[in-house]
Amino acid sequence: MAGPISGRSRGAKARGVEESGEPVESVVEILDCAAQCFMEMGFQGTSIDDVARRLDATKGRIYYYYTSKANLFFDVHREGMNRLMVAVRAVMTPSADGAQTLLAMIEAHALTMMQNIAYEAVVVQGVHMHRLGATTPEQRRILDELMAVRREFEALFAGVIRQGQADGSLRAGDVSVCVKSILGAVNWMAVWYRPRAGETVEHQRRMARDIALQQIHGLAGPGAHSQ
Amino acid sequence: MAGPISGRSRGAKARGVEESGEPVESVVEILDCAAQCFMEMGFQGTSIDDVARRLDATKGRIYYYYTSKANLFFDVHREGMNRLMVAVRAVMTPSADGAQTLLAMIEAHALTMMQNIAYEAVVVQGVHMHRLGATTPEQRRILDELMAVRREFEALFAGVIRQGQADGSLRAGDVSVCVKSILGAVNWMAVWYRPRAGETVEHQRRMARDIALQQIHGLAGPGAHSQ
DNA sequence: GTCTATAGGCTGATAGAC
DNA sequence: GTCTATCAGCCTATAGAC
Repeated sequence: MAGPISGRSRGAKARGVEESGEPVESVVEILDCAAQCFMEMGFQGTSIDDVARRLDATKGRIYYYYTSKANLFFDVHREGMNRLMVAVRAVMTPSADGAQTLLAMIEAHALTMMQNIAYEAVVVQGVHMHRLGATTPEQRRILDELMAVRREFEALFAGVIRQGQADGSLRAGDVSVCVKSILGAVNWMAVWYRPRAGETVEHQRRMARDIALQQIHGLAGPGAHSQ
Repeated sequence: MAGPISGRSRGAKARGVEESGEPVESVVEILDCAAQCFMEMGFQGTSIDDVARRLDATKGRIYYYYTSKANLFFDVHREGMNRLMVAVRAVMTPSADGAQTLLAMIEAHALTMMQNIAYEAVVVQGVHMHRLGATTPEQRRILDELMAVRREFEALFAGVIRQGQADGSLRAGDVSVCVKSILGAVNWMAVWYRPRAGETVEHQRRMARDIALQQIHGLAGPGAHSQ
């Protein structure tokens, strides 16, 4: 489930990861606190001391597992991206037509955003930062790797849209712009969505479905009689 | 066209603004360079020296017109927001039905994004930063003022959607989520859109129309035969 | 108006005790 | 493993020359 840790490079293996590949609890705690901080204050607005304070610790702890703030950010990003990938891939059923599959994918994307808002807010920030050149060559390498996964993710949507255009369930148009608009509508949740106290999973599912339906059928869709 | 300058508070009137209310050229230059820097590196990632370097000047020039980096950011934000407001209000014709008006508004919004990408990228960042508490009380006041304009902007869309639901041209649903999805799709352009060399206005108009049509009619809209 | 010089604060990262 | 102490660099903002 968890990917590699991009922290330490010295030593035989990256610290903070067991033989099984599962990260140790300390690392999960750090990632959770970092995700929260990055969501609330942004990458540049968050200091390592901020993350440490939320951990009830000092930065010594964090620097034992991560060589830099950037690598910590990248690990949160990677985890958020993985969760999105898993959720969206799980609902891709080859038997359905393009429109049906796309609806399910958008729904899964939106639901994952809501249930992992801190991690996904970091993913959205990371996509933003992509243009902002990462400083060191090492960081550039990691960011490139993350962006490759991002492109893979977007390609899933593009592929299904092309399939839908071929089977006639989706209308023709510039696939690239279609994908960006849909993902934009969902990614924007990172800005406005925060779970309300006592919010149920049913409520989240309903909202995810509403968002997906709107993207597939439009605001003037079935049920309206537009001129 | 230009709003007040949120920079200096000392002196009889804000510097950098003529009696007519038009900002002087120096201020426009500063705003343009600042908008570019903020777009490329973010608010926190941009130093005043960065803006000065782009101006071919030193920061003394900037601090003559603005008391702080935050106030500079706010002025760029205000200008971007004004341009959006003007463009969207201009296409709101009471005679049309809700769906038609909404289509025109989204189109105008998207086109304004493309033609003012640096300023609008700052607006998008500002909405993002809204949660991030501004530090000083003075900055909090300005940010609150900008967010009030933002809410007014979103209310324009919400009002037209309600109108469309009443006249039957738009289907029922949670208006708030509808608005956020639509604006998210368009705002996301701040992340991915950059003008290509030799891009014509016709090309921009076509793209704006495509985006608007997709939001109104959906991807499985007229022309597709979804199950 | 614009520049140079600099004060003062914050932060990323490291060294070394425990 | 985690902490304390600290350094070095950067950045905002100001003071004062021109």
